[in-house]
Amino acid sequence: MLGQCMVVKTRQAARAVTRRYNQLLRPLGIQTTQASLLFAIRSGRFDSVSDMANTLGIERSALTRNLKPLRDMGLVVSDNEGKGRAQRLSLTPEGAALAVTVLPMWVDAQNALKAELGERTWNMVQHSLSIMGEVG
Amino acid sequence: MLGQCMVVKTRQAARAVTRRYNQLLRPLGIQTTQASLLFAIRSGRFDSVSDMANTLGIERSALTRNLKPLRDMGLVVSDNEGKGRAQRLSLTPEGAALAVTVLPMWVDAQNALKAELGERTWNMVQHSLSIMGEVG
DNA sequence: ACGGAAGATGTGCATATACACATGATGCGG
DNA sequence: CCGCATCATGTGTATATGCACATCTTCCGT
Repeated sequence: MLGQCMVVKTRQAARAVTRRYNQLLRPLGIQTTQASLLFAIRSGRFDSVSDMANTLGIERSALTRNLKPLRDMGLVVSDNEGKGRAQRLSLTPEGAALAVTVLPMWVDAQNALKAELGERTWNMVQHSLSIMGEVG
Repeated sequence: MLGQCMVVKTRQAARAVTRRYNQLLRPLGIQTTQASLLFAIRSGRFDSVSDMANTLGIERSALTRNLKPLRDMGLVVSDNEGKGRAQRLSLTPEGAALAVTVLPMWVDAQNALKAELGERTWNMVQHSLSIMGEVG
């Protein structure tokens, strides 16, 4: 019965995949979740943390706290130039440099997994995850 | 690029599904993750926390800590009757009763989601998640 | 100009997850 | 009997997540 529970299965999958990727990125001293935030900021240039949170499907206050380690490491900064209390997020030169360093390893990880699963399965899984990311 | 990252997507899916189910279970004062542990203990009668952790794909020490709230609530107990330091886990009468109460709501949640997705999609997603749960 | 709605944050509290390191219990080979 | 490998746990530290509540900024309607 548990074997069919979507919560159990999605969380189990998230743990497994996260562990796998984190192991690969370990030499770089950064976690996958953190790396994904770097890339998100690099690509998106969000106008506010809330904006970024909505886009990524992360609870706002969780994202605020997730950004703290990156700020402490000097990889991410924000300014209050926008409206109200909005924070415009951007990478520091160090953050941008780290993103560039991480990128190839990340691509390798993705390719390794894709090769392991096969193109068809990969696409099916991607599609499935897209659907489940929207059920909220 | 982030839109294809398996880590980002699996975590996003896990967050979305967890939020959805937690909302439904909220009136019962228990979280989905906790409920799943109750059911696991009820079904499995594991010989040790490690055994249970391996079965569920949860890191052992994480599971130890996840069990603490359940112990504090008086839903789960363990004895040291087994070998070594092994803990045999079991539900208290209160834990068993809560499991029985939660069960129909959980079934409803699953059915609602299945109806929303459709049988074909549901099966595809289940299959995909099974695959991703094994990539560790 | 005032007051309240809207949007953006921060923070307290609780759970969930993982890795590294230390400790306790068992049993076997010498 | 001793030492060591093995298995099961506990704990320290850090991140990740979510909800509820409080605060700050802007702007709009009267």
